[in-house]
Amino acid sequence: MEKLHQLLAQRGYRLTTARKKVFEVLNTAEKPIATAGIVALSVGIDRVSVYRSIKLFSDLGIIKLIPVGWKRQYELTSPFKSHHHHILCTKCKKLTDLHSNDFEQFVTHLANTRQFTLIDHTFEIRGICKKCQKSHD
Amino acid sequence: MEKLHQLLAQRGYRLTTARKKVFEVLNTAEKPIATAGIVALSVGIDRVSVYRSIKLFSDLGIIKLIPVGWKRQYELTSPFKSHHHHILCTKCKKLTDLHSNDFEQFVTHLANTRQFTLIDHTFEIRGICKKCQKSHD
DNA sequence: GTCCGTGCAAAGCGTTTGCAGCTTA
DNA sequence: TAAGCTGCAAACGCTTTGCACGGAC
Repeated sequence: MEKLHQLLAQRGYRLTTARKKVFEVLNTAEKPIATAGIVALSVGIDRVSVYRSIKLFSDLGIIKLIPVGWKRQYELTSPFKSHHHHILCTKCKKLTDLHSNDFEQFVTHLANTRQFTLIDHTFEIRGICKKCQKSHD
Repeated sequence: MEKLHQLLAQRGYRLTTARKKVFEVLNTAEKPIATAGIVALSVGIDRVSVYRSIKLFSDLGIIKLIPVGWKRQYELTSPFKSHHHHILCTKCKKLTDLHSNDFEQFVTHLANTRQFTLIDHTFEIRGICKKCQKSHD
C-alpha cells in the first residue's frame, strides 16, 4: 500500500479512498479478476470511480490486462506481483499460474530473430487439468 | 467457399448471402480484423446478421478470437488459415505473422509437464519493429 | 485553501433479442 | 413447402462523460 502511494505521488496523483479500495481488491484477489468482479468487491465505491481507478492503474502500469478466453481480466504487475502466465482448465475453469524462465527466454529469442525490440507479451494456455481428465463427465 | 458450404451443411446450417459475405470479408482480410471492421466491410448486410454470423463461425471453430491489445479481433482458423501468432509493433501498429514450430512444441511441452491436455493457446508479442527503431520520433 | 477526485445522473456504444417476412434446401 | 435466416426496431448491459460537492495535500 505504501508502494502504491509512492507510485501515485511521484506522478502527481493522490491516494484516495476509492483507489485504496480498488487496489486492495486487486491485491486480495489471488487470480486475475474481471471488471465486474472488481466493481462487486469494491463495496462502498461507485462503479464509476472503480472504472476510473482501473483505467489509471492500467495507464500507470500497476495492473495488466489479461485476455482470458473472451473476457478481460486484470492483475497486479511487477512491483506487486511477478511476471507469469496462466493455464486455464476449460472443464473446471480453474486458472493455474505458469512460471517458466525458459518460456520467457524463448520469447526474447523470437523477438530478437525478427529484429523486434521486445516490450511485452501475452500468453495463455487452455486445456484439461489432470483431475478433470480422470472424471468421466 | 465450397469448404465453408460443407462445414455448414454437415452441421445442418445453410449457406446464405449474409454468411457468404461475412466469410468473404474474413477471407479477404489478410490480418485479424475487429468486429467493427467486419461490420463495416460487410456492405449490404445488417449489423445483426454480421454479429450472428460471427457467433456461428466462432461456435463452429471456423474463426478464432485473437485478443490484440485490449481489442477483440477475429481470424479464420485451420481449415482456411494455418495456425500462427502475431507480433504487434506498438509504434506503427503493424501486425506481423509469427510462425514457429519450436514455439508450438514448447507450448506442448509446457502443458505436458503440468499434466494438462492441451486444447488451445493464445500468444502475442508487442515490441518495436526494425524500421521504427531507426526512426527518431 | 486549492485542486483533484468522487458520486450521481444521464448519455453512449456495441451487442443481443423478438418477431414478421423472405430464402434456402 | 417448411424450417431456417434476415432485417428492422427496440431492449440491454457495460463503460464513459458532465457537473457540483467533498476530500487530499
